[in-house]
Amino acid sequence: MPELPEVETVKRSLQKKIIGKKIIRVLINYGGNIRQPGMEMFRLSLVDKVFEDIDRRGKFLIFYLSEEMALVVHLRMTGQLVYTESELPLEKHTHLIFRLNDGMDLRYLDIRKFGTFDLLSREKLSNFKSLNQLGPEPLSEDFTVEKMRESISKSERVIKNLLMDQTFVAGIGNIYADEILFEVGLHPETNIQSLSEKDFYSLHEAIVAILNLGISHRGTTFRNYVDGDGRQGQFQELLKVYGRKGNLCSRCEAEIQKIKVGGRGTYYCPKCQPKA
DNA sequence: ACAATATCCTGCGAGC
DNA sequence: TGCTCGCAGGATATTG
Repeated sequence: MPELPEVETVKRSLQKKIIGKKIIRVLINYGGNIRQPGMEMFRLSLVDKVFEDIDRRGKFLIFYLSEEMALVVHLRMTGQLVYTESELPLEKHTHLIFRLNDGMDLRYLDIRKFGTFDLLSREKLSNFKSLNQLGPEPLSEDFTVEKMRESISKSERVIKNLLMDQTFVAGIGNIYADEILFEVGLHPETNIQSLSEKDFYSLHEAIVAILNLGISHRGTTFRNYVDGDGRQGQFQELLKVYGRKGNLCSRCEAEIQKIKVGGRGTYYCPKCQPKA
């Protein structure tokens, strides 16, 4: 489940491979992931376009193409974008193939078909809703403690739901939310209004630190995630709570618990993250 | 206006 | 052994 560190890793791995490469053909095995334009227009519009740059906003990838086009991709749960030799046989769940002019493909695989592709002109990016409604980039200077505190000053929600809310801050998903809360020592159901000034600072610090740590380990491969080279991440080896129900906490040796928060499986240490 | 819930999808593991 | 069932969770539409 690609979150900010995984999407950033995909971006970096693909940047080294596809910048300057031209799409010579687009093959569509399954078009359900294409949101706009229509399938045929999508295919025709992409032929002969050159990848000029790749950007990331939250969990979205933005491919800047020649002729002022932009391709916005979200991998959702199980999406993969992999740079592969054109000769190699297609793996199961390969839905889209962007054949490049260097004998390679950029292939899109997605077991659960939740991923999305939006092809639009660059000028329309600024009022593209999916990107527009995103909160600040957590690793940019826009994301300050003061702004963070201001944006949630009136919130009645619990902290985990807020961390996962992309309009609060962009890029945190279920795995990193749990890891951030363990780092801060806050119970996932802590009410925002009960946070102290110190809590706000340590929360802000943990968001930045954990996401950076995830990137430096090239993301978390819990199930399906791989980067643009098909490589798995390493951060799963450093997970302190996520997916560790029944294991002993590395900090205090209490047993990691699993509950549901906002409909999502949520892991925490009852001793390090006591309920207020 | 805001917040919680249902929805899409396939693979996998638990339980019988 | 082979079946059913529940769960996994991104964003978004719908409901409360």
